[in-house]
Amino acid sequence: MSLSPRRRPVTVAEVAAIAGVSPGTVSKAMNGRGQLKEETRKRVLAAAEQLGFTPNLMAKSLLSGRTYTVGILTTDSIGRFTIPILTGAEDALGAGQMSLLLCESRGDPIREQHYLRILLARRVDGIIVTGRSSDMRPSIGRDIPVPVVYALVQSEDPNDLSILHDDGQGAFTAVEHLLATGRRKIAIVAGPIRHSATQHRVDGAERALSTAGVSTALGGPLYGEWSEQWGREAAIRLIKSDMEVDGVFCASDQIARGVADGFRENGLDVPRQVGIVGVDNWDVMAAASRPPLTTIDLNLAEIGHVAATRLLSAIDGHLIGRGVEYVASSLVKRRSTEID
Amino acid sequence: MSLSPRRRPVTVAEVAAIAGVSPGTVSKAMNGRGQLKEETRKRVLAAAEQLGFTPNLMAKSLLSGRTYTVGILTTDSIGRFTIPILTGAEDALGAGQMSLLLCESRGDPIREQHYLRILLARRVDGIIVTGRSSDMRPSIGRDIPVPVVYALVQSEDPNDLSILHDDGQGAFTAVEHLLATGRRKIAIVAGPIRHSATQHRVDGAERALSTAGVSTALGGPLYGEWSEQWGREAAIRLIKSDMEVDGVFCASDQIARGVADGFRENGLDVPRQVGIVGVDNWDVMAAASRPPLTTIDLNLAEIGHVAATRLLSAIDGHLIGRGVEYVASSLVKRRSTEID
DNA sequence: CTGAAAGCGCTAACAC
DNA sequence: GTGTTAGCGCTTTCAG
Repeated sequence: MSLSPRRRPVTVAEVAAIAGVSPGTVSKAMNGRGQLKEETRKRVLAAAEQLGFTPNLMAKSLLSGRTYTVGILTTDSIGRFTIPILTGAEDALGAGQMSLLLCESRGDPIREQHYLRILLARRVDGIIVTGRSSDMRPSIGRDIPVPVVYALVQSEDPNDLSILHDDGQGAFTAVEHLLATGRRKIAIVAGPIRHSATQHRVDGAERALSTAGVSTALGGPLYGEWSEQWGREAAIRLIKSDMEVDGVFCASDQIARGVADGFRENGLDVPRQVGIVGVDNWDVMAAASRPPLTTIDLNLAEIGHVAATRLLSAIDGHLIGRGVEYVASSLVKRRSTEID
Repeated sequence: MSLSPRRRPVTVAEVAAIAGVSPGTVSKAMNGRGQLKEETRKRVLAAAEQLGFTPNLMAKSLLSGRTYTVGILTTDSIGRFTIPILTGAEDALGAGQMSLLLCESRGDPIREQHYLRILLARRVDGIIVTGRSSDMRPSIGRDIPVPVVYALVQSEDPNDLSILHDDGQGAFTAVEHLLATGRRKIAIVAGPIRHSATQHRVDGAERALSTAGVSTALGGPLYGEWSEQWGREAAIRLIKSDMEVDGVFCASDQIARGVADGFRENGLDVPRQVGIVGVDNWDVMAAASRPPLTTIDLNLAEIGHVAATRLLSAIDGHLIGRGVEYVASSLVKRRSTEID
């Protein structure tokens, strides 16, 4: 606990003294290298145990040139999107005994540069750059001395490797599902038109519609914001249009929840009269919605996992790809599209 | 970027060679120590710049015995509650040039023990233990060789220092506000009875009521779950009770949002007929609710900040407290209690 | 099978 | 002012 006097950590030399051997022998015993008499090994391990010896990884690193540490540089504050990435990465790296050094630059390029220097000074074996938006971001540099992988954010430099979710495929899958449940008058309620995520989702949705030979209800997507408020407004516009829409693809779960509320509060039955699909599989939205939302899961943890795996591969000296590698999104079915 | 051959990092020796001086001189020039001719210093710095020299922090640490690294041991997966803690801690530590080593044990004691060993092997200067629940948790041990502070979780060992939000005070403040806006028939809609957070919040709320000389509507709290669903159910029970409740303290924003929905959908006007206060100030709930929720902010970032500050102090050799240090929660006013 | 010595990259103390 | 030396804790030859 915090009040005991800080002890100087135990060293190999001390263990060696107790065990009556040399430091080199202690090293061999601890790491199972070399040829040691079983009895000696036992004696060393006992001494180590007794003293509570924990080998100093700094010293090891100095020798080996590897720190078994990966830097996480997150541009935006750590939020709902970056957590699963972290978890996925931790998962992939933890197996390889790597530790995570976390740096949050808050979108400030100066801070980011500062953190980058620190990570390099700490001799991390590699770096994962992540953040909230899937919009492009500048590369952290082309002559970083260690491998770098971008996760959830895309580097502007095509020589970098970025692991992203596939917005187009996700939206396509969502609309495919609406079609499969028999809907034909399908509307698209999107986010802000300037976001690239919006565009990719709209494209994917329209591709699915045209593949099925139907056209977008109302002649095109409704653009708005990433909010429930906008979803409710959109629902009312859909009702007022008298188009008898029977399916809605929403570009986020927040929008979808708003649409569901808007419909229900105006007497439309979801899913009987209208089916709704969202995007994100954000539990507090999707599961708490009335009815619970069918939605697209971006598989963020998988993105983190893939990013970390690619990074490990690069650290091990293998060539890794460049450009964008997509992780498929998947459909999660809940009541908002159920047919009986 | 990831495809360039990994270069061996530049060392002081190489800089020294280029600058035509000795390694010791390079060290002095880089750290501004000792007496150096201005011209020499310039020359060294230029050489360092030219080679892209970044001093190896491992080597420095080996010498100084300090790593300028703090371990974060989070018991539960990193979530909504732990993020602000991290941010707050990063904030306090970043100023002191400390880096964060993140370990997520997922509540698995074996994993936690494993991570603890790794952190100690990496010779972190201190450890912050955090997690999701404010329920007690076992101490990570009484003879850890570095300072430890618990944030948001409480150690069972009273010798440890735990930084917690003050549930009682928060609830007290919430009910005080309901009273201040003229409500007198105030109900309490709580979470699961077995959670200590529930108990503290109920206690605080009832203390505020009895201080004002009024009694809890319905004779006591309604216990349920941390969900909107439960909030809606509770609202209906309140309406059916015919008690004409005019204020509700909800133990979470999710519950509060459910209560608000339940009232609105049954023709009760919030805040005109009933005022509602939640707890958490969780934006997606509090701001998206209809009406937006007045709520108690637990000031989680502040908790992280305080924890990190105490840890730094301990690392610097100062004595720090033991037991529990509370961080006050604060009232955030929104429409759900507004009076005109 | 085990010990002695050198060295990873850096800095602090002491020479010159 | 600047160079030299020793050593942080560990591993790895290479002798013995």
